[in-house]
Amino acid sequence: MPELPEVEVVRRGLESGVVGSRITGVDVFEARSIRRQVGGRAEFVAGATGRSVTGARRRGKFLWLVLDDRDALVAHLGMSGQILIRPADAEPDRHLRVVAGLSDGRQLRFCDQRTFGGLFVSRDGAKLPPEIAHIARDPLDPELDDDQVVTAVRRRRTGVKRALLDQRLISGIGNIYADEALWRARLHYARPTDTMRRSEVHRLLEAVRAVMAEALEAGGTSFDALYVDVNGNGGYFERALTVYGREGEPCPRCGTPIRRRPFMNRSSYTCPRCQPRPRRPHW
DNA sequence: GCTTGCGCCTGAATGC
DNA sequence: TGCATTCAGGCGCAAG
Repeated sequence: MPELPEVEVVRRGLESGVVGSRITGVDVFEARSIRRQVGGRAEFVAGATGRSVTGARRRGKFLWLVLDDRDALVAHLGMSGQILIRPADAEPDRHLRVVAGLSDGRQLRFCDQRTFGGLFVSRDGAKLPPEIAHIARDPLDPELDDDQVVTAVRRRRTGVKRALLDQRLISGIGNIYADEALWRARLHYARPTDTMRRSEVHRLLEAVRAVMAEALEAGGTSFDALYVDVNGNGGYFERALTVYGREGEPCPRCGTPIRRRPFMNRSSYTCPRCQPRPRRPHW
């Protein structure tokens, strides 16, 4: 499941791999993969064909190729998306949804098993596509204002994990990294945000950054074949995950068995001792 | 305006 | 063995 570090790995691969290339043609094999395109398939094909790639940018889990310094080919990997750079005569990939031919004979291939991800062309979206302007800056963005995030989080009337997952407050944090960061900061996921001290929220942001920096160093998290870089190689961070997916295993800090609890139709993993439940939890 | 819950989707794992 | 069910979760949108 690609989260922010994985998306950044893909962005870097695109930056070194396709900036300077021209898109010579586009084939869409699955309409759902371009469902966010205003104007549909015709607009998508017309918007991407013949354009030169002049940059590769990212905000949170959205990434985009800059087209002729003006427009943007925006991608979201969703749950299972991959962007691969392949020779045109390479074996067909599974779940291939969209192909862009490049001027040097290679192809950009968008593969996506569950089709939660997708592509669209954004007019005048080079700097920040207007369709994703509501997505907040992410923890790896040097322009993220921590003080502002801390204020916004504490103003919320919700639980701290819900706040972490809200892409309008801070982006790029998914279920896995939320659990890892909360464990590091010794915070329970149901801690009401309006009872948190500023220092606690700052500590949490630092924990988020630390987890993501380590993941990035390892090349992104991979639990199965669903996440790969642009060359199709998986990451190796899964060995470093401390609590996520480790129900019943001892907490590395205190030895107490890690607990799994249902949360927002998914799961939260916590150490019941290091992350005690607040007196008045906000689920 | 803010917060919450649902539906989208496939395939691996699990249950009977 | 084979079929049915469960689970994974980011995002946009509707409802409260």
